[in-house]
Amino acid sequence: MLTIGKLAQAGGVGVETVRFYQRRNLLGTPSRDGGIRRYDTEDVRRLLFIRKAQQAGFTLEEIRELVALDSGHDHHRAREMAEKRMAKLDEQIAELQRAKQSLKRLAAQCATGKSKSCPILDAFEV
Amino acid sequence: MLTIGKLAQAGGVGVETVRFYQRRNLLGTPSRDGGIRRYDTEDVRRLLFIRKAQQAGFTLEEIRELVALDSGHDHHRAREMAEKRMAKLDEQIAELQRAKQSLKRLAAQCATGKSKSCPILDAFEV
DNA sequence: ATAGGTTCCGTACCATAGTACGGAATCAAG
DNA sequence: CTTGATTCCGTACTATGGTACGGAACCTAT
Repeated sequence: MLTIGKLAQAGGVGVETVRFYQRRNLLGTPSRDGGIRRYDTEDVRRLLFIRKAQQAGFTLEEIRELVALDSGHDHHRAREMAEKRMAKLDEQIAELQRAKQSLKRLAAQCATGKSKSCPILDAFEV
Repeated sequence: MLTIGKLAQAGGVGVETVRFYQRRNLLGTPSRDGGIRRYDTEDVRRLLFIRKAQQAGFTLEEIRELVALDSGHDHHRAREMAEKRMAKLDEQIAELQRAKQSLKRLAAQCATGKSKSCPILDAFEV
């Protein structure tokens, strides 16, 4: 059984962040053992899930829904959300790759340090 | 010569966004022609640059610096910024691709709609 | 010349995802 | 048993990137 400080540490976040997630109903607030609330490995699992889901681009609100779905029946909905997000990720990846090509041009244009003109504003033009 | 409304339209943003960029010194505020400020194609070019640079992941503050560098001598700095951003983009792309793999697992786990257990929280585990 | 649409400007507000603060209670170590 | 760290809780503040509001001035078409 962990204190909030240990839980936060296990999840790689700050204590305030854990509290914040509790307020957003991403994590529950266990009942108190005397004065201090105690957390278990399930809470750590959730916290790690939140971090990973964020990396996948879900908002905290979406993550709240996913967490709720985990203990419910509507896994169809979870699958739907995953597929939507995957499509979005594909878009984002493609966009970042396009952005990178443009930056290559920007870097190339500015490569010769002493060239008088180096139209940075043109770097993103087609 | 364009009014702010036409400029915004040309840049695919709202009028308020143009004003916001002016406040952040991403765009200048031209002197008034009577009561109304007039913009030119250079302003459109800048506005489009801002949008593209955002897609490349630059913050507005970084974009402000890039815009300033465009008319200055320090193109070395612009190149540096571009290279930093490219490296960051590579990281982000890799991360999104990892996220996608995890989502694939999530979707697969939830594929059979009526399975009783479908541990969404496990989807991101190694 | 008057109605309706724009522009101007300051200020206020929004969402997202936290981060900080302050005082009281509680816990752990010497 | 006192000192120092941690927890608890509410509230406030931060950064980023906008979006909205309200009244006055201005511009355009009928």
